Amino acid sequence: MELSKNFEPQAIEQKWYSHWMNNGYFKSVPDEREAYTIVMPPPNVTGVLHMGHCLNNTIQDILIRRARMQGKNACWVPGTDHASIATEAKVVAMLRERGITKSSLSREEFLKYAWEWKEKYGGIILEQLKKMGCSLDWDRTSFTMDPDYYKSVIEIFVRLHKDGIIYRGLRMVNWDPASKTALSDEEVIFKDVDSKLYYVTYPFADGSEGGITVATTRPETILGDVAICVNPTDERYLNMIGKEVLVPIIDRKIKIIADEYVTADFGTGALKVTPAHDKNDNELGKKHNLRALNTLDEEGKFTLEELEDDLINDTIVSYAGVDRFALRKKIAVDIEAIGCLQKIEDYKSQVGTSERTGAVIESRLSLQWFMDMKKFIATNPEITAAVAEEKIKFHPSKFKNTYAHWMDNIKDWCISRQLWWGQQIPAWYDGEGNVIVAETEDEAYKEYSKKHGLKSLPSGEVWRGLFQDEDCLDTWFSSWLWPIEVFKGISNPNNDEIKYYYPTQTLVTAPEIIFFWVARMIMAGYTYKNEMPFEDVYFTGIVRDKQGRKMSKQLGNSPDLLGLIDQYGADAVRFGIMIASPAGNDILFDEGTLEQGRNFNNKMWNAVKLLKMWEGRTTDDGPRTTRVGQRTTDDGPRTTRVGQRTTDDGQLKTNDNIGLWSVDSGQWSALWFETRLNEVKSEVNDMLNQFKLSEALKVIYSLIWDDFCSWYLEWVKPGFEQPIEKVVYDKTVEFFSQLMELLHPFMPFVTEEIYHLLDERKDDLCTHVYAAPVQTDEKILSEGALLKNIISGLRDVRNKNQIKPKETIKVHIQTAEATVYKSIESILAKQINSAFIMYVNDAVAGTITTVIGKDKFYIETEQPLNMAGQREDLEKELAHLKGFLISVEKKLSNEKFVANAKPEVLAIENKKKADAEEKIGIIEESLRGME
RNA sequence: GGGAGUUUAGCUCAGUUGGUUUAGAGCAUCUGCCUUACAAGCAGAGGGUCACAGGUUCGACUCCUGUAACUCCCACCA
Repeated sequence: MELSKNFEPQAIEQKWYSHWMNNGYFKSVPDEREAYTIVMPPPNVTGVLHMGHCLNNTIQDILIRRARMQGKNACWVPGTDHASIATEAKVVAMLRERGITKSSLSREEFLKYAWEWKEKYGGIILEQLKKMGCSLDWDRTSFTMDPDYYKSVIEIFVRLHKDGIIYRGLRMVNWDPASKTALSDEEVIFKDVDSKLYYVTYPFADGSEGGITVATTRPETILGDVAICVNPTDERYLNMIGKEVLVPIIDRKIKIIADEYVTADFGTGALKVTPAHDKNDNELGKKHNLRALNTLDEEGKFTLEELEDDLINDTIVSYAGVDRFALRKKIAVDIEAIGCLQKIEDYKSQVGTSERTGAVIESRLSLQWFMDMKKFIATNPEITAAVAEEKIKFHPSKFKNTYAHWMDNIKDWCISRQLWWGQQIPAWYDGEGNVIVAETEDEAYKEYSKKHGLKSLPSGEVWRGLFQDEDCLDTWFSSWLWPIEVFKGISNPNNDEIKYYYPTQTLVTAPEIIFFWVARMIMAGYTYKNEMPFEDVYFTGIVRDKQGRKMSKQLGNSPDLLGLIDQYGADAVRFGIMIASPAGNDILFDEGTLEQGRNFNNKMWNAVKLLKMWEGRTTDDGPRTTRVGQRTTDDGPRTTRVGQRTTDDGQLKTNDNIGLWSVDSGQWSALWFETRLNEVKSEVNDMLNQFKLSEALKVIYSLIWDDFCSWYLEWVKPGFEQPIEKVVYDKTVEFFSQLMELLHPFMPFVTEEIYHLLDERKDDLCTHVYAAPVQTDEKILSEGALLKNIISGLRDVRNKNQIKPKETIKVHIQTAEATVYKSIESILAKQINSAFIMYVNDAVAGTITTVIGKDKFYIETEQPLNMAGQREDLEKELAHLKGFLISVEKKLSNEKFVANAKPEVLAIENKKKADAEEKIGIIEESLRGME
């Protein structure tokens, strides 16, 4: 088979994904194996795949694929979230484009459009995940508005209402004028804005000279002012308390009151009180029995509805329907015209904005449904304890403080939304102030008749006058049941699936939704399953661009993911995003890492090509005897003749007798790599257990590129058109396969492809189960390290002396322990293109001298010798060693150190000293020899 | 305003309870190579007072205190 020059991902990605799907590898059903379950954080149905999803789902896929290969029953559940605000906004926008307004539609008509929209666009993001290779059990795809799911949400609402945890009340809520709905506190994002502080004077009502001046950032609300408040100890205003002033423009008489709440130092020390439009003012209003006078409608436009007729004048009429921000400017102009505006100052303040629409939030008095969170979490102390005691482990653990802090300061949760897309609140009203909460309309009537008696109509027909609450529930009030209800744990309690899969193992999500979602799932888990929803929570970072800016649509710095997959391949994208993604840190996305991933694919691809070249040329010959390292005479120079022989004309000829040494060195190399592979396997295993995915990938990358390709393959590589020993070839295929196993969770496509190219297979890598680790002798690792060290050192010498790669050198080693070189000398000779390795007892004249470790190397070359350069290098090394020796000696001459340090530390220091002294001696000797 | 975190090579990060050679990796940079798997490559090299100032200790990148810078979370002083 002819392999392409470079790895071409597009064709094989499609091929393998279909193959995996057709074989049902991603499907999970309960069995006797240990379960490893992840429920995917359901993306919004409106969503398209972005870098955040890419990171998040790659991590989950790595964990799931690894678990599958560990022989666990891996189950990864996909799904989408109905995302009420976001989706409803999209549907409204879509309708607007078609010239339809939401208000012209009935609820049923609107929902029909919404479902159509969902069917059309809702699955896009899931399809995109397939392109990334995500091994999700698609048969389990769930949606937060599936019929059973819907019912479960309603059931939970009713239960919580019964328990007195859900209540309805008139409260100040966060109002989003853009989507015309209330929001929970968590959905409000505070942003720093440059605003103005307006100093407005309210003249005394009795006509006396002057008035009282307040500072406000929101002059548009002054028409709703019902009092002015000062601090009772503020001497400036003591004599004014109780007096009346006139609200500018509207001339309403309001009182100056006093309350500790007001800070004398801020602004003018006088505060205008607008209970309908500010949370604190509202508290103040309640305390002082002030009425809340609403002057803004649900869209944030001025309304005269609650004003008394006698206060309405032409100016005020002209405000009707004016947007709050336009009104702010208008009123500023108008109060200046009547001389009530003292000055305007620049001011930085924080304003709340809607997480979804970005609109500035209004505080608005409104009748909503709430959940009493303090009461709720008090029912199960595990909710807070599990995280604190790390029964549920957060990665990184710092987030457990965030969690604890939020729990300590938890506030009531506003769960009703003035939207249609979502679970409709199961509350029915009779129009006379009676409310019935029940799971269905029929239930509601039953309950109603029990409580209030059955109403009958004069006509004798049954009374059907209850109407259901128009609002729907906060999306998070459904998603908090996700890990339970995807297994029907609410709608069909104690079924086999929920018993098997719950609690799930790992949740991978963004820290931004720790309160929205993570915390609430923990609450729901302990409340409805009496058990944690997951064991580990891995918080991903935020994907930022190279300049560290968060990726966003507005900035346009979010790359097109599918385009990237087309360009680099899914494996390369996965590699790129993971390699730069240390646990819990933000990731700076740089296309360069994708390129690195692509190059990595190529590297492996080319290694396959190399093996394919060897495949047809293996030799079955048993190990041959070699003459490696053998002594020629008893006391003469010990010579090893490696991979060459003398030609007739006496010149050394390389490479025509490679087989002579490749036997031994090949097997030694295989033993070395096997040991190294085992070492890395256990390292990777430890890292993955600690969720250090990025580090694990780095280690695997280096194992494949450096140890396998750069070292091992070069060591076992036969000479040009020479055969490779069968044993070594088979070992090499085996190693390569195991490397693919190790890498597969990270880069599933290329590894599966290579796995099959390497050998005839009965299985697929996707479901291949890792073998148990093998015990290996680690002594060989130090031999390998020594070999690498010397190869690099001598290559450096070649480089520095400008010896051409093709020029053969001759190496003489002066060492006290020639035996340590026995197993590596033939490889060494080949890797540095040396005609032979000889052992000598004395310096060899006319050679380049270098010292590596404690041994001296004399390199014979045809190049003219650069003595000055060599001296310089040796002297530099000598200076370094001497400096080092001084620091060690200083330590050892310190009596306190000798007295206090642990014996093993002392021994190490003594060895360092001896080593350094020995090396210094060797280098000094070499330097003398060069004179 | 409260809390948490970060600060190690040009960039992104490792550095496990203080002591294995006066700090490691990848990327980037530089030098030399179109060597027969791979120039999307090979070989090699350079580069850091571990943010700053103190302290504890025989010994500090590592522990403590303070300072500075940056980041995040929480909190609606109008």
